[in-house]
Amino acid sequence: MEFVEIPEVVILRLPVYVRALTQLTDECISVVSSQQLGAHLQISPAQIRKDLSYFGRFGKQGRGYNVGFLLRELRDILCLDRQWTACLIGVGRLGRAIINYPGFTPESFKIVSAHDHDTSQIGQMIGDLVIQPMSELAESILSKDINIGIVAVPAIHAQEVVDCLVENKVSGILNYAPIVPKVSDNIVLRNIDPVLSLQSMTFYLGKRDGREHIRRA
Amino acid sequence: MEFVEIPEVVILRLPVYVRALTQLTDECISVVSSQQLGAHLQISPAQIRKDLSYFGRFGKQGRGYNVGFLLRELRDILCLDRQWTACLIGVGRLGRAIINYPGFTPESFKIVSAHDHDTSQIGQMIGDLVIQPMSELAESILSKDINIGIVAVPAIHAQEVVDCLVENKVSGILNYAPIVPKVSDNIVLRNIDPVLSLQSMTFYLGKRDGREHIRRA
DNA sequence: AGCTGTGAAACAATTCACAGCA
DNA sequence: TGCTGTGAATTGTTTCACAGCT
Repeated sequence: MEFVEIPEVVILRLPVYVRALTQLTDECISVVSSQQLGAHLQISPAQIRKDLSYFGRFGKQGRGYNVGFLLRELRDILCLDRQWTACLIGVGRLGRAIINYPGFTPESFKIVSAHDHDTSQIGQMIGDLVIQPMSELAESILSKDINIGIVAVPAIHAQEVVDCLVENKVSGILNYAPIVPKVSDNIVLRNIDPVLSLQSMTFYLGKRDGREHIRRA
Repeated sequence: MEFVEIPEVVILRLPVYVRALTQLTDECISVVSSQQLGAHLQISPAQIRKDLSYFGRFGKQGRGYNVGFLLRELRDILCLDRQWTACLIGVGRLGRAIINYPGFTPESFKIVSAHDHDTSQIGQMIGDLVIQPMSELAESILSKDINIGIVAVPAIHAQEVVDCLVENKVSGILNYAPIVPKVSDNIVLRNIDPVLSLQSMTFYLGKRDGREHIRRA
């Protein structure tokens, strides 16, 4: 009897399961096997069963998993049953797209405060938020009990904004700036970087004959 | 003497190295050790050396790596010295933000065609592109020699758009829709999904006392 | 019969540690 | 001395295969 850390790769897959199960719920499918779920997500059934087994025994032998029950359990594990609050830093084009993105709110995340360094934008509305100066960030985080900072400023300012968020005690940061910011290890950091995705893609696109992906050892 | 496939994780790290080396170039630093580079990126020096060793011997013992040389080599490996062309499908708020994002063009990617299903938008300009109907997608891909499709349509339409791109022979797809699309395995797919990032983040945020991350085995 | 849950086996990635070169 | 490049060791992840439940 010993303690086992849950691998981060497993945690990264749970939201994918949540999404698939939500879709199955919408389709009024109430039971699913690891086989079926795996076929849907292109993940092996064994991996799904192993992933879930880190958290408990959610299935029934011979039947599979009850979709609604498993969905509730996973949402609970991921703490998706509460509303998480976020502040957005940077209201340029990217920031405006983020704030208007309709996908966050139904998924437990709400942007409740928007800030920018640029004083000429202060006071403007975007969506139902007033753009506030950086000097009010600390106050916003405190008074609105903000958990997550979303960084949408140019690369040059990203590290200082991240530092500022950390000082003001957000717990997680979603960073859209094209840098890998340094954060203390009690902060959960996620980076969104389409350019990195494209630049790794082209390795495979450029070498279509299938021989350059191997090397002589 | 045998052949070794290069692991995908290695390929995913190369663009990160490219970015760091580009920054060092801007700072007029001409030599860097795996130690220094690793400290900058929070990656172990051994991993950097191992990654690079899949492709050749770029360093000098006792000195380190020549920044300019290594950068050129990596850009060459990733095929970043050509201009890649992309078409954008979906010109809603997200699509507009993507098309106006200034980070793609300097990094070898150019959006040269924008399409939407919504006929009321056809003919409008965004940036320097005219919004075209889906019916002209095939023609655009062919005439503009488009390599990459960028999907920014609602989840419900994403799979059909992806299928359409695949039929018209793009080689890579950058998908912003919140689904895991099915593609044939000769297509390189990258997904951008901030909601999944946030939903895995909250696992760690919700369980701050540090004991729930372990289970009894 | 059909499917889960899970140790054990297989495979993959990372780190170690050191020979060898500048 | 300082650093690379790389086999070997270690650590992490996925798959296998089957006991056991429904």
